[in-house]
Amino acid sequence: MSTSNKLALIDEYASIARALASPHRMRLLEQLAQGEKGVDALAEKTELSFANCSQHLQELRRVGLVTSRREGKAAIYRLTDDDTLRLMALIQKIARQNIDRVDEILDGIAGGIERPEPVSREVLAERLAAGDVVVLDIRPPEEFAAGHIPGALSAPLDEVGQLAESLDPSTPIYAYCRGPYCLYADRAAAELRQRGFDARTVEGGLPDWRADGRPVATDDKAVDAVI
Amino acid sequence: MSTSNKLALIDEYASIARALASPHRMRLLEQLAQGEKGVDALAEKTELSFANCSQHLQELRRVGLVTSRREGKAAIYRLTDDDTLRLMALIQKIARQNIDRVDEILDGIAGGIERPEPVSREVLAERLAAGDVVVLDIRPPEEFAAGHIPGALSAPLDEVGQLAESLDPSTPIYAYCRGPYCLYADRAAAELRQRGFDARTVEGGLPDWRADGRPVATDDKAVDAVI
DNA sequence: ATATCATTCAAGAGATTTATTGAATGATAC
DNA sequence: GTATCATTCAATAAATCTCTTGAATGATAT
Repeated sequence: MSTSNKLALIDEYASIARALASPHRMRLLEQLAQGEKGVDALAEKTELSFANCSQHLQELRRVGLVTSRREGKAAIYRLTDDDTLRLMALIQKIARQNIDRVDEILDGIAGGIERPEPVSREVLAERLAAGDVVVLDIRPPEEFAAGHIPGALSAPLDEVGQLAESLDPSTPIYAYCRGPYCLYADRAAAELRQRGFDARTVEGGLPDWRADGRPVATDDKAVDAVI
Repeated sequence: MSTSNKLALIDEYASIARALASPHRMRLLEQLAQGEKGVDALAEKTELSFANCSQHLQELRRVGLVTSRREGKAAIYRLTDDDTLRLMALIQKIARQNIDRVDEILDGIAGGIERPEPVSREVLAERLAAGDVVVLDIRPPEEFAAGHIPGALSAPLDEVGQLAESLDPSTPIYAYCRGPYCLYADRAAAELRQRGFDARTVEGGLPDWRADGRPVATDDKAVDAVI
């Protein structure tokens, strides 16, 4: 009785892990960490067939990692709450600490140049307040427009080089993007370091910043203020 | 290049989730959360064949959730660090919040009687210091001997009824066991409530208490002091 | 009502994971 | 060295998961 209940309980716990145990579903969660999206947008971003994408989303919903609502014809999916985000971040942290291959990949992306430790969001907030640092948002412009760290400049990856020419090499640069899964900030920081800047990444991404309860700007007023 | 690296990275993250995505491996982790153990002890506890148990443990080791060392002929496995514990706790929390079936099972175990909210470990520590509460450790005596909350009484599940006769019904009782997976404390508290005691469970179990950095007694001196 | 669009459902072939078996390794004792 | 014990490795059949296909649903527009 107690034993069978216990086993049933553990089955349910394992089912949550199983939902995460597919690269496709991980990518879907990564996308949803940027904000809610419809099935068609997710299918396109992840290059999954429509039906397959829908099935993966249902699996995630079945274990409560995401929820969905109808909006006209469209089904809009979103992460259930910050716990889903915390779960992803914890898995990613364990991977960096314990799987050599993960650290190798992250080193490889840094292009052989020394990769400084990411800056904590707390330090970022302090230096932003002090105004002695430039913060770059490396995500696509649409995502920047939908929400960004107040005071950050929009710097899509393919425009970082150009933007660098207008920056002062003596001012430190902190780059962030979507979060632990997203490598935009890593690549941007590596490129900037190669050009002689003191560039670092920020721990986590905008979703983590949000999860901290920190302010988010939703248009480009803040950018004007900084420029 | 960046894309393929990103996919490789996500594959690794998913591999950690895949390692957790089996009830057998979950049970192994639950056992290891009580302390390090050899392969034979784990095989016996989980009723897995020896070779199968070894293979599951290797899978967990491959992704860094557990580590092992040799001690003579024996291979001793242990959780790599507290992050593994945090991962299990987070999954379990998400399951309770989002999967109805999980809450149903926990309610069922309570035997139809109202199930009060678990007491936080912080509150437990305060009331222990104040001395106005009885704390019961519902795990097997060997596990109690290997480490317990200072001041707790050893009360294996099948002895709780007997012990209850010597307790004062006006003093609240807090019961704990191995942690979120373990139902001993839930059952003990339910039985005590049926006998008219004000009995509650403690959030998490001994591993969580340890992870908090709180003191752990390793023999029964503390029990003598309380009795 | 019918048409259309976005999404979900259902069934089956293909790929992956799992448990079992028996052999191989590694460490200790003699 | 050989014997013994605990563990790991390797190969296979069975179970499970995954993707594709095509049909079914649900919501809106006409």
